[in-house]
Amino acid sequence: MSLDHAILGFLSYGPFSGYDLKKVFDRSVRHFWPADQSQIYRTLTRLGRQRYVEVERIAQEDRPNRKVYHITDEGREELRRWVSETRSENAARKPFLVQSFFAGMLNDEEILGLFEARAQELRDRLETYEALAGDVAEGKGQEGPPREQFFWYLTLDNGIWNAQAELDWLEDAMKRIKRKEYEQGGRVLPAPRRER
Amino acid sequence: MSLDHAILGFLSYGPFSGYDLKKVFDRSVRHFWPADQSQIYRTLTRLGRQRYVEVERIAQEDRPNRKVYHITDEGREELRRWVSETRSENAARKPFLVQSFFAGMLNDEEILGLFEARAQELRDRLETYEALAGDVAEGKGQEGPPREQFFWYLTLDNGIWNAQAELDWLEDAMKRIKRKEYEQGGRVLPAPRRER
DNA sequence: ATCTGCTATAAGAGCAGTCCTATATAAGAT
DNA sequence: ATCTTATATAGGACTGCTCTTATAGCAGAT
Repeated sequence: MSLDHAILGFLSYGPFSGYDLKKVFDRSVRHFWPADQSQIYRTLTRLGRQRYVEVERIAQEDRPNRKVYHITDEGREELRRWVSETRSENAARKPFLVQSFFAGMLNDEEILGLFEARAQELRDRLETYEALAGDVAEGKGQEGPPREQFFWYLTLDNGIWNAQAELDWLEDAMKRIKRKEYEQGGRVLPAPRRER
Repeated sequence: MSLDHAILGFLSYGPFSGYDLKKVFDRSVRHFWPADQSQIYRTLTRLGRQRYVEVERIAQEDRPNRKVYHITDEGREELRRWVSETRSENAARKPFLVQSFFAGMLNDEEILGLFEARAQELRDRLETYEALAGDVAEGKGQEGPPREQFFWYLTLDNGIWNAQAELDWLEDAMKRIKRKEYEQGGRVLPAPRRER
């Protein structure tokens, strides 16, 4: 389970409370692993039962008391095992493609509306990602050892490449619909490769 | 729910049994919506309760009896409503990116091993997709009206573009790891656009 | 003769994730 | 004064999906 190991991963950097973890998730891995608050707490409890984490109770006077979680040696072992293990991914579910698959029943304007809305979402997402990337280039938000940082930003990079590919596909599709290529039926061409 | 509407989508082409639907799913939308056999049967039962489908019982002598499902007018309406509706997608969960995010704890050979294994999976997938695309180019597997076909193959096209982007990212990442760029920390560059 | 594979349906158990709600305190805004 | 936001934890109900198992008959292979 990725959530368990993502939590262990963050705890390997230092102790966190459930509340802290939620914030850390939202600032770092949200675009490929969103985490529900109540699920984080439940998972922490389970990780405790599995002896992968230990709880430190911290009394506070001005705010509610905190439960700060520390990773154990077993936790570190389990994390390393999981991270180093090759696993094949099962197909990601994409409702938009289900919609596209059956889009033939709609008229061209309806389809172009759907596609354009999705393209706009992707352009916005790309802008957000590239703003984050810009911060990196300017040396902002630089905490942690360079090696760790490199891999953190590699995942951001992945988000950018994927969003760009999806956007390119959408724009290509819209162009083909406007040309009424559907009159000739299916036609698939290999995607052009690109390198940096 | 996409499964419900994917089933309604196929039933809008003609009547199918649960068994048939499972095969149709595996041959067409599997790469963006895998469907479990028992879930298909359950969903058909629910769609029946919702009056979106009707059951026709067909007795067979050589094989077990079949229950063939037909879409109703309400079902068609609901399908059209769902397909034409804009919805924003929540982030896709990608365990491989969680792994990549915490990959800094591994050594370079381990990481390159993980990345290469994933790259090989993607190359295999691309080969499968492009074989399907080749069949289309040669006029094989051409059933259904050209407009419907166009959108079916558009989703295959999406699979190709996305797999290619993921592969390009992986190969770029492996190159950067071999150059030991992680010594300088994070660095993110915009993905090059491409058009056909 | 037995085994595997195909056709055909469906329930049971369980898990990951979502949404909603509850509890409690304090700072700051309207 | 009241509302909102932030800090902090956690249970209940539900949904979608997966995995396993059960039933049942027939075809073809070993």
